[in-house]
Amino acid sequence: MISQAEENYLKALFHLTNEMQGKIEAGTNELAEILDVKPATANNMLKKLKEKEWVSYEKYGKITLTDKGKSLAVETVRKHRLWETFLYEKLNFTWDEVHEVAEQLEHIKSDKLVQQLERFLDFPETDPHGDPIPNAKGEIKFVNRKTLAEVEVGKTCKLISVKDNSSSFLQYVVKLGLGLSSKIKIISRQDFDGSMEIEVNKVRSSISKKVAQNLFVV
Amino acid sequence: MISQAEENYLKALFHLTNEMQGKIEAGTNELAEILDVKPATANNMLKKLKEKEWVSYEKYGKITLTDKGKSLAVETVRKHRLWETFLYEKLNFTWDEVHEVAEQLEHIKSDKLVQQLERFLDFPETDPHGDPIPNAKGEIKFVNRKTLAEVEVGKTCKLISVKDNSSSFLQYVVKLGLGLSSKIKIISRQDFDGSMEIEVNKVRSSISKKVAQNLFVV
DNA sequence: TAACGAAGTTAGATTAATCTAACAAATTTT
DNA sequence: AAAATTTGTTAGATTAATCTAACTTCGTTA
Ligand SMILES: [Mn+2]
Ligand SMILES: [Mn+2]
Ligand SMILES: [Mn+2]
Ligand SMILES: [Mn+2]
Repeated sequence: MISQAEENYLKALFHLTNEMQGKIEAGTNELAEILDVKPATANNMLKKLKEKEWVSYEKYGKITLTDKGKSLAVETVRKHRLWETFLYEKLNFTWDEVHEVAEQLEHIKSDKLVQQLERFLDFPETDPHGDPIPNAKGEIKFVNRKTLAEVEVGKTCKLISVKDNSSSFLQYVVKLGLGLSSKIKIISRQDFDGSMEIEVNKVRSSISKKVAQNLFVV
Repeated sequence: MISQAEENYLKALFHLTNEMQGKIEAGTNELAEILDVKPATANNMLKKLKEKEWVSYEKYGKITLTDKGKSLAVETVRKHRLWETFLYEKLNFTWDEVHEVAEQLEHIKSDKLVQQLERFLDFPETDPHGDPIPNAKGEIKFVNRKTLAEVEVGKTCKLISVKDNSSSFLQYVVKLGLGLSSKIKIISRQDFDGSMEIEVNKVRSSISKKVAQNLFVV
C-alpha cells in the first residue's frame, strides 16, 4: 500500500521531470526543496522508492520515474486536479484556496470515488489553474504554451494557466485584473531586469520577470 | 494538531459512551476492539489523550470524554456523516459502500470544506444509515428509537437507522427487502433464542436476535 | 475469602518519516 | 589543477503508532 508521503514524492518528481519544459531528471536537493523536507530525508525516501521500483537512481546520480512510478504520480495528479475542480465548481472555493485542501484530498483511496467524481464534474479537461486533468488511462492533453516572459512587445496573448499555485501568487494575479482567459497586451519590457508593462482590460501594470515566468499564455 | 489516529480514538469513544444507550464510560479493551488494535496500543494512546485533556481517565479506571474531547469527536462524526451523504446522494455510492471511504474523508482538515459541503447537500439531517448529522454547533437531533428486538409481536414499525454499518450487514438488510423507512410487521418471536419472523412488503423472513438488535425502528 | 479469569498495564521492539551534524563526491571557479 | 562551492550521503536521534509477551489489578465466583 502506497503511503501519502510516497505519493507526495512521486508527484513532486513528476512535476520536476515530466512537467518541466526540457527536464527529464531531478536531483535530491531540488526534490527536498519542493517537498519542504531536508535533503537527508529525501535521500532516505529515495532508497525506498528505488526498492519499490518506482524510481531509478544510483548513488550520486540523477533521479527519474519508472513507468510504474510515473503512472502512480499521474494518478495522484489526476485526483488532485479533479478535487480542485470540485472545490472550485461546486463548493465556492476561490482558485487560491483549492490547492491546500486538494493536497489532502488527493490521498483518499477509492477508485470508485475518482471515477464518480469525474463523472459528477462532467469530465473536466482543466483545473482552476488551467492545468490539464489526466484521464482515467493517465493520458494528459498537452497544450503548447509559453510564459509571458517570452512574448514579444506589442503582441497580445491569453492567459491559460499559472505555474506557481501558492495563494499569495494567485491573489497577486487577481489584483492585476487577471484570470484564466484574460487578454494581456505587452506594452514594453526593460532590458536589464526583464520587467515589463502589461495592459489588461485597459488597465496597465508593471510586473517583474519572475511574475511573467509564472504565467503561461498562448 | 490532532492526528488521524487521535480522531479515530475520540470518535470511537464517542460511539461507546455517548451514542450507546445507557453507557457513559468505556473500557480499554472494548475501545481497542472497535478500533481493531491491541489493548496495549489503546492504553498507550489513552495516555496521550489524557495528557491533551481530551479524555479523563485514571489507571485501571473507566474512560470518559472531556467536553473538549467530545466536541472534537462530534466534529469528526459530523464530517463522516456529511461525506457519507455526499457519496450517497451525489456520487452514486450504495449505503454499504459509503462508510469505508468516509472513514478516510472525515480526516480532511478544512473548516470551509465542511461548511460548504453541508450547504451543497442542503443541510441534511441524517446520513444514508439514518444516523443524525450534528450541526455546525455540534448539536445532534436525537430521535427516540428502539431496536426491532424490543418491538412486540403483532405490531408494525418503521426502520429509521441501522447500528452496524459494515457492508456485509447492510447487504444482508437489503436482501431482506429492507431500507430506511421500510415498514416491518412482527409476525412471531421465538422465546428461547429471540429470533423472529417479520413481514416486509408482504414478504416474510426469519431473522436472528442479533440482527434485530442492529435495526432501529420507531 | 481465596482463587480464578477477565481487564488493563508495562517493557521492549518495530516501522515510517522526519531531523541534525558530519562527511564525501561532483561541479564550478579561479 | 587546486580551491571553493554546491550537491548528495551517512550515521545517529526522535516521534507517532503499532505490536508481543509478561505482568498486575479487578471483579466474580466457588
Ligand atoms: Mn499531498
Ligand atoms: Mn491546480
Ligand atoms: Mn477514520
Ligand atoms: Mn453512517
